[in-house]
Amino acid sequence: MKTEKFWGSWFAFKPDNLFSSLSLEETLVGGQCFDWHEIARFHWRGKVGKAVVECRWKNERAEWRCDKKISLSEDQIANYFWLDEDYGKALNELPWRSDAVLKKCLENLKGLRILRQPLDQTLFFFLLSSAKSIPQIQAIGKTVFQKYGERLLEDIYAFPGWERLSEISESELRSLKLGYRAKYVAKSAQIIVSRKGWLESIPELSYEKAKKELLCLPGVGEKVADCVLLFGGNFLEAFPIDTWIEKSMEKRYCLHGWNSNQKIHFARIHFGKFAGLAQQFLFSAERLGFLEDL
DNA sequence: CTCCAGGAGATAT
DNA sequence: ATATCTCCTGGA
Repeated sequence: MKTEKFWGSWFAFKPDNLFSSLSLEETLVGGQCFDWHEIARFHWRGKVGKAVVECRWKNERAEWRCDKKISLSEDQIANYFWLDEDYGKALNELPWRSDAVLKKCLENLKGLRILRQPLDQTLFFFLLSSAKSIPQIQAIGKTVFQKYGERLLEDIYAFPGWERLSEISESELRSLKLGYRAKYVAKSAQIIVSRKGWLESIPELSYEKAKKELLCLPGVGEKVADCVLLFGGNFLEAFPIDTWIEKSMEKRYCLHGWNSNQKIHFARIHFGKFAGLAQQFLFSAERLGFLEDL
C-alpha cells in the first residue's frame, strides 16, 4: 500500500479510554475544533501540533496513527485528547448525581472531551466564528491555511501563525470571505505581534486575568474569550454562552428572564470548576436532540 | 427576494 | 446596565 509510506501503524490506549463512536465524533467535529475532517465513516484526519494524525473508531475503540515524517509521541496524542486520568476525575466532579439533565448528557455522550488545542490557532478560528456555522468556519480556515501556511501532507496545511497573519491586509482577508471578521483578524494580529510573548503567557495566568487580557483584542467578546480559554488554554472553568446554550439553560434549568451575568453565575455555582466540560456536554446533547423528552 | 445565523462594537436610552 | 442596529456572507 502506498499509504504505508506515510503512516505509522494504528495504535490504541488501554485499558479503555472511555470514548464511544458518537462522543469521538462530537469531540472532533462538534464545533470546539475546526481542523479535523471526516475522510470515511468514523475515520477522521487532523493535526496534533505540526503532525498530521488520523483517528478512527474500530472494534469498539478509538485508534490513532501518525504521519511517519514527524516524530510525535503517544503521550502527545494522549495529552491532546485528554486521555489521562484527570478526565475521569473531572467527570466525577460534575453534579450529574443531582442533575437529571447532565446525567442524561453523560449517559448519551460517554467520553466526550475538551481537546487541548494550541491557543494561537484557537483564537484565530473563534475570531471567525461570529454568525458563522461550523462548515463555514472550517472552509474559511482551510482557505487561509492553504494560502499562508506550511504544507504538511497532501491537502493539510499548518496554521500560518500570527506573525504571518499580521502581514495580510484587511482587504485581502475580505477577499477570502472573512467579511467583517477580516478587521478582527487584521487588528488582533497587529496587537499580538507588537506584544512579544503576550499571547503565549496567557495560559499561565489565572482564568480571570487571562480573560481580561483576551478581551482587549478586537473581535473578542465574552463568548469568544471563553471559547478560546476553554478550547485553547485548558481553562476548564470557562463557560462560553452562545445562543444555543443560552436557550438550553433557560429551558432545562428554568432560567427564563435571567440576564447573562446571572446565567454565568448559575453555571459557575451549579457546575463548578469543570463548568466548561459540562457546557460541552450540554451543547452536544442539545445539538443531537437528547434532551427533547425530559 | 427576505431573513437570519454558535457575536462584537457602537450608539441610544 | 440594557436594548437595538449594523456588519459580510451564504444558506434556508
